[in-house]
Amino acid sequence: MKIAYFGTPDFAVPTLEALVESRHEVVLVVSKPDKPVGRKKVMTSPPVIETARRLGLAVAQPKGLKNGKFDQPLVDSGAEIAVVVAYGKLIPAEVLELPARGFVNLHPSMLPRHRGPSPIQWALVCGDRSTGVTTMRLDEGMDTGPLLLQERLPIEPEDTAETLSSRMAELGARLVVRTVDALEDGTVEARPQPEDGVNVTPMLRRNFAKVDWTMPARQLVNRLRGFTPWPGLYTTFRGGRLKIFGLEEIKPPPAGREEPGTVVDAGPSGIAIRCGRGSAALITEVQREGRRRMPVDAFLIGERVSRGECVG
RNA sequence: CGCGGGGUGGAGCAGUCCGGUAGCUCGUUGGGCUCAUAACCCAAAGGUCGCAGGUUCAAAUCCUGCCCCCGCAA
Repeated sequence: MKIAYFGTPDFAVPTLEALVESRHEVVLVVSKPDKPVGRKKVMTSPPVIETARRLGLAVAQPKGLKNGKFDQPLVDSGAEIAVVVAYGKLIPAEVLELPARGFVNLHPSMLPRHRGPSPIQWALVCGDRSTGVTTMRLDEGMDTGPLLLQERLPIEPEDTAETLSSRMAELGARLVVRTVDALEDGTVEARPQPEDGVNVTPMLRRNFAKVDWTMPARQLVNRLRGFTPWPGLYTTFRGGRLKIFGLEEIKPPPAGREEPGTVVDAGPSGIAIRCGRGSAALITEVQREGRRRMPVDAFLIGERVSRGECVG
């Protein structure tokens, strides 16, 4: 089939590549406009556009799809079906009607769990043991369309949003190809999403990165995993910001009833901080403002941290 | 020109405002000591103080330009 592909970040690259190698034909790649990025504000194209150019595909980067602005290019492309993977913009209901075989979306969770914009991160934050990828038809709602195919994926203890995301992108790419194949062959039927187990993840915000030491250590560790590489985790230390790159739950926690945020021990293995509900966490890798990221034993050589001091 | 911090022996930092033979902690090497601890004691090695100019009797320190790293903001 002739496919119009909508996608933007790295996550959407493997699916594009897989579709190009499939029996189908990608006739148009649609992505968000270039934007200035980094400290120097260099205008940068989305990864999907870079990939599409490398593969010699036709590309488009409309500012928006509303009010029929993009209808003509989409129709002219001759696409029979559209595939959307992390496009990053809402697709208006009228546009969904344009391709003969509609819009298919890849969502990186086991819908209806973790609808919304950050399902990979939230699976980790929630401490889920497994997650998965889902293909579905798009409707006007937020990730509410009928399901096509799903595949489950275990979450490893060391997984962060970064590692999990790259695995899901690969798994999802294969699922999308299978889905499009099955749609063409008429071997898959869309079924409505179950009403049970629905939840919607909030968009990640910068301020989520600030550690609340009254949370249990386990939860803080999960947040670090889910918030890596962005927005990360930080606490305040001696008036400055201290990013936390390594954090482990201490099991069993040391005895004591210090206020959450109190340093209960500081040594070569890390800085132990009292957390919520009697738990404790060990900070093992840090970075403070203007300085490089470093293991905490190196940090402690220059900064004398002692028991009883408070962070956060 | 978005705002800001930093580049000093292998590591992390101080010293820079108020120029004058380079310092702390850790590590490394050698020796000693203890039943034992991230042990302790003694000794040693190891630095073009990011780069290039300038000012000065004298520059890590003051002035100018450049390179690199990083935090914030987007």
